[in-house]
Amino acid sequence: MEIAWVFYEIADLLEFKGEDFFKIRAYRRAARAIAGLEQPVTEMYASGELKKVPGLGKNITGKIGELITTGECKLHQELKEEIPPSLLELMTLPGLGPKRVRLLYERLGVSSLAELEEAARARKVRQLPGMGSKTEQEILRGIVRLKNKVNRLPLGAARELALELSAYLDQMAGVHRVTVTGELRRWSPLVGSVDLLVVAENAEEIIEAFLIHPVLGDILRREKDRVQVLSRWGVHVELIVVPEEQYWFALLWSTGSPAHYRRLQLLAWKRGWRLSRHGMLSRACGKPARVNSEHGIYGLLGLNYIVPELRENNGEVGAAAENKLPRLLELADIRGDLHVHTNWSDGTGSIEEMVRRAREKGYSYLAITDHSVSLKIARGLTVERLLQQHEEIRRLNDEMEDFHLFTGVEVDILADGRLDYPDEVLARVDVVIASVHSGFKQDRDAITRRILSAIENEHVDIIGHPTGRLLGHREPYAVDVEEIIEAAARHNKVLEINASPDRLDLDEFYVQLACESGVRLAINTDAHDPHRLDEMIYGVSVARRAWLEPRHILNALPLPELLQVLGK
DNA sequence: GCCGTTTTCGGCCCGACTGTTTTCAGTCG
Repeated sequence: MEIAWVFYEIADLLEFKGEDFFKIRAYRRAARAIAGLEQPVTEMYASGELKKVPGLGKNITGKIGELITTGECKLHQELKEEIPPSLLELMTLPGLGPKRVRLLYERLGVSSLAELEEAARARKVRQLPGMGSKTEQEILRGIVRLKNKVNRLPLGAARELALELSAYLDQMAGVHRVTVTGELRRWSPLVGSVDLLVVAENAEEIIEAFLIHPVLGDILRREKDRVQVLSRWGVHVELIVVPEEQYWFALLWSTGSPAHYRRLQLLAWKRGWRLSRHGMLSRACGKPARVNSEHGIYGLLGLNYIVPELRENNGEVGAAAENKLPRLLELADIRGDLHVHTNWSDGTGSIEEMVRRAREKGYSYLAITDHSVSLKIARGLTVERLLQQHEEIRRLNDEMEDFHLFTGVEVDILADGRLDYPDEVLARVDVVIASVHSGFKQDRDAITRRILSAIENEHVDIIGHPTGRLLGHREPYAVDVEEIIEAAARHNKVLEINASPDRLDLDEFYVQLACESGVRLAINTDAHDPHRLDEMIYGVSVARRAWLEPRHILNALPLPELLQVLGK
């Protein structure tokens, strides 16, 4: 992961320098290829297999070797010396790319967000060629947005941070058990605090050793058995250290949500207990309750066990008391993936590689849904290429007895609401996903009408990533989701839960609304390489947080029933 | 930078939008 990141940064730095477009793209492709590798990059380098990976040529393989053996790469070092890395942050602001950041740097000496803000407020930006008052305002708005983003990380990134920290804790002497709790255990889509619970006797020593970790910074709060720190990414990290006998109570408390926990405390009180993170004591005699699982605590409170994803005080406590919790969807219920890309368009894996991974996961079907012709940047398929791909898919399908490969397409909903292929082409495709990839700034009416017309097309099966949000990066487009849900219900269309941890789109609120309106949902990874088929778990977590059961999910259906629903 | 049954050079990457212009550069997906 770290190595891929070096190449991403090289690409950004080269872009800033105004280097050749194709060279920059080659570095980005290489970074993506490395991030998507099946095996650790060091192993593949050692075995010489790395050269076979498309996108990794002689030059970049050499640099990977350099990084593995020396931990550094000369080009990367040189670029960082030449260009202040803080400039890269400026390029994340909307409306600012390499050219303009360079201009700001050279003409105004701006190299950080604070300096840029100062220059914009002093109305110096509008004096530069090609920039006016609107650009200046846009920059200021972007800076405000960035400041307001109160340091929450998308679930996927937060999980990586938690894994790194828990591995670090795990190898410490005296640590018996490490558990990731809090928002991560509840699978919140955006995480403000990474919470870790450790069982050990020597709390203060553990905390001392923990604080040395390089991603941790300022201490926000410190107690004997507990510390809260700021991480390098601005997200909070909290560590609690407890003795073995307090573990289950600390786990319950630390997992939250705070509102759910308060409900439990109230219930405990009514039943004669006093519940805290240290334990549960009888109010009558002070005797502590003994449990050996969270189930035990819920049991003592007269409740069915409530999984972390439901602990948001949305009626789960009442349902648990009345034995009415849903039989929640589980990852194992998923039988296939209906939205993936291959190297026919902008994916990196071949159809065969995607199939192999899907079969390894125990799936019984997969739909290949590459981009349509208008999405040039993603090498969208012409009708000819699409039909060629269909032949390839049929050929592969004939070779497999216990697995079904669907033809498919992710067809663009064009700016005027038309679809990117004529109806007679769509009619020949098994799984048609319609998605918006352009005109994000259209007003609510226009963009809603566009999606509605896609829903009304008889050949469309699924609406892909219905709101277009990128967690922490891009707001949803202005679409009226309620109207989309109603239309989907009327026309018997499926809405997607895009499982990519960068998207998680639809979000859990609308998923619940869709479900209650009788709309079926499909959980798809939108994987662009075989590796990312593994991200299904994130989509499943959205469905679980929305109380969904297997029967609500299109790709939890066995193949014969799915074929029936798709009218095949 | 990478790639190759058009193979060691010359392709690979495109159109819309915006704000700034007076004919277009820069950004974005």
